[in-house]
Amino acid sequence: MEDDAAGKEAPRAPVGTHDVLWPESSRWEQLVSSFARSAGRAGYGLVVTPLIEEVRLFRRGIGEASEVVGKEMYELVDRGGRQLALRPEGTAPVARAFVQHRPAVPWKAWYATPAFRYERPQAGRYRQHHQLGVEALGSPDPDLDVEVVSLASDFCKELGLQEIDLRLNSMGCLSCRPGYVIVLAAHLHDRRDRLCGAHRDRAELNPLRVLDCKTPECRAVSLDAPALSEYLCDECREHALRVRQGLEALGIPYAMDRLLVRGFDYYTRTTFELRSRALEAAQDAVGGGGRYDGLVEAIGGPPTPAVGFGIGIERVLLACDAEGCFGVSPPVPHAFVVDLAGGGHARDLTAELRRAGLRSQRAFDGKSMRSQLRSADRSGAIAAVIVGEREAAEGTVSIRMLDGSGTQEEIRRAALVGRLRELVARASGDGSAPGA
RNA sequence: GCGGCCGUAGCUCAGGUGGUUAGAGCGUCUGGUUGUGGCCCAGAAGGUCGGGGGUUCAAGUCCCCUCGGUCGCCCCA
Repeated sequence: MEDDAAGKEAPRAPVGTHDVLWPESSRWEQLVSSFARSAGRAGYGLVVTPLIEEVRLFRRGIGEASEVVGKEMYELVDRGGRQLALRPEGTAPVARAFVQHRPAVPWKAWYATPAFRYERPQAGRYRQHHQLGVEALGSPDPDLDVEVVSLASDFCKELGLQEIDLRLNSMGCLSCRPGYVIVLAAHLHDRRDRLCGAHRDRAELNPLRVLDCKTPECRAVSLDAPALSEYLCDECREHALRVRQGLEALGIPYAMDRLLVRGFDYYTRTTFELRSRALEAAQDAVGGGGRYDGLVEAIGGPPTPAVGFGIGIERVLLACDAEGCFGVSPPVPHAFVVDLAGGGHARDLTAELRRAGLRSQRAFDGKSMRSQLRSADRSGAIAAVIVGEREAAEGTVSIRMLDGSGTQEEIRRAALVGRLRELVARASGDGSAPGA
């Protein structure tokens, strides 16, 4: 559509993107701060990396053959001719930052960031979605895998999610996986006529992907395929065992899933996924991650073992909705100032209350008292602070409780902050005075 | 990239087989109370029925195209 035709239409958020307005946004706020606390307790520090990266970072890191890199990246050329991409995921940029700055290992970082993929949106899948994640670089210790998995699992539990399945698998390493892939490819080749249409021709290209296919045809073939676990080298076998022992020691329930093959090339050894049984939608994975011992080297850094995970904010909130947990009631104002004497009092009093640490609001545009009180009521404020002509003349304010009791008192204006703190503490029932 | 379903007020939706000024609930605003919210009552504002074309005396309603939304496939958080 041309600009002048489209110009009559109001602009809207691009396909697959969404605005998050209050009060839904306050859930986001709390989700992120809750995640920050969890990660912070475990010694992970916030890392903020650019939304744009050189395209080759993702090509080399995630893998040229992956869907995400091949078809779904938002790529752009800037005015200087640089080939850039909006990040399709969170791990590669963190690995890039590690290579660039070489912090002391183990380097443990968490992030909250949007990620972009050009795909058709559907329930739980967007072109811009948001992830919370952690990455721990510099140690091959299986206990680090356990730490990362438990962080993800405990976080879901903290939100109140009950219906989460933790699925676990090992992808082997660069020394043992290729051998398995050959065996798998042979298995699939012999049964290629039984695969689903999409994979019949592509099985040779990336045999592991077939294991992930959910069609009944592919599943049948996959289920009697040789298991990767049977082909692991001694080191990978030992690593997987120690991870399982660690999870059991921490009482974290999990299920081995030998068909769990994640979509990025960089995964080695541990891979895991958190799925919600409560989600009806096709997109039931709320988070996933694993070990990626080869990634840092692949993007030009020193050989560096690492492990991490990402959780999709939108999906985890969908899961919370489905389970009816993690409801958040946004903070209500402590006081709503009603000004019948010109508006200057509302201006001054809201500022004074806010400086004292109290949440205060007011109406604008010189509305009637009825209208201002209605707004006060709808704001959920604990009390209305009323300044009419009389209060203005006498240097007082009237405080009307909005709890339905109709109680109202008139006090000296200088006593307002102190009195409001008392009333708010009483109304909150916890004896704590805000802003004190 | 492909397929199903759906676009009527700010929101959620009614509007048999085409028929005069397109409706409701909620929300918003005003009033019933010369300075008192919620409940109630009265009233108002708000729509080129997504857009374009076609059929017809007549289209929100039927047909085509297009845009958008949504769900699914692929893939992923």
